[in-house]
Amino acid sequence: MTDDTAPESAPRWLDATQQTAWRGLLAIVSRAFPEFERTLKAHDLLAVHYQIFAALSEAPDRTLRLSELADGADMSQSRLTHRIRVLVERGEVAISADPDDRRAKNATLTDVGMTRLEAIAPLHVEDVQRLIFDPLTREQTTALADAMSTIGDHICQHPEYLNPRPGS
Amino acid sequence: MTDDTAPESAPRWLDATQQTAWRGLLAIVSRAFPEFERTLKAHDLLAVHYQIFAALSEAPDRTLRLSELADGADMSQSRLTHRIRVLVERGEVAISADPDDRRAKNATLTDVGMTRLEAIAPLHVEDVQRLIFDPLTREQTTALADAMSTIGDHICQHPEYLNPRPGS
DNA sequence: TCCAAATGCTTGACATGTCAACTACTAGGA
DNA sequence: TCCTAGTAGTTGACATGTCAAGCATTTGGA
Repeated sequence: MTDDTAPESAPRWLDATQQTAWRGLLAIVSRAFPEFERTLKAHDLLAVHYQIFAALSEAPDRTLRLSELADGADMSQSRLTHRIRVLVERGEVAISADPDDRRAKNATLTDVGMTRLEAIAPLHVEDVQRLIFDPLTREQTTALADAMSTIGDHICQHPEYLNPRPGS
Repeated sequence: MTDDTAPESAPRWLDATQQTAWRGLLAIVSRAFPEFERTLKAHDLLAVHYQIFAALSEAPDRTLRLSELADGADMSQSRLTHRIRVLVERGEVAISADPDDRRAKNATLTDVGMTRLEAIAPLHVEDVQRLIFDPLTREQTTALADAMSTIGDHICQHPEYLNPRPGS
């Protein structure tokens, strides 16, 4: 009853502090994120699309190889393929073949896309400020950034901690 | 160009600290959460199902009215209706009519369901520890809990900050 | 009593996410 | 050259999420 197959040491239950943090995170994800999505949707954009825009807008020449884009925008390649289609159809993103590697393609944020991003970004940022940062003091924000980036870096730098990997 | 329709004061862009926090949050949501989901899926459970189990297991008599369950498990009523079906079919959750209000129904976590939760909880908790809390110091965890709960409370106590509301 | 509005939940259509093939190309060694 | 393995991206089937509409019941007031 105490030694069955493999990882059968006593479970590391969350302590009270951890539970508090965890519940807060769940509330944010399930209440604030859908709100962000609704605001974007009112302007014919999904959160996925916004992430694509944001990643491209910060890249040199507003251009990224598709695989880099998928990684930079935190999504799988297949999801990227599916969702970027409408952006290309609208002329907000342009896809071009990579001259050096005929397997690869580059995505570029067009002027039309950039204009669109500039129009929507203020609304999105206002949502984020209102639901995430407004209730926090300056000190809380600093502490939050410290903890979040520690976690984020850890996840990204140790992909071996993730099973099959999201990709492909 | 500076005064068009309504909320057209200068956008409150994220400062460097806020950006750090925000990027970390996005990384957690798009990399850690899918990982949690994969672990659960390997045991024929969705994150939604786990949330349902967790909420019911903490309720008196392991029982909640469906609307309370939806709220406690952070999901819309329609999503709850759709996803709880398989749990009922498996006998892990039981639905019963409410004697006082014939519109309402109560959901109860059965012994079968409780056993299932007890089997899976250690795996899920281990994932959360590994991807969220392991990289943090004790102080960072405390600060994270403080900030997260502040944000979470704010969202839950001020639903007027959310547009249409997720529900129904 | 009657009726309109609110509440509790369900349904179905459609949009999105996920996963496992699959094509095309590149790299590198026999 | 040939072969195998690896990489880049796409596709399609299916699972899940979302939204608006719907039914049944309750509430509360005329």
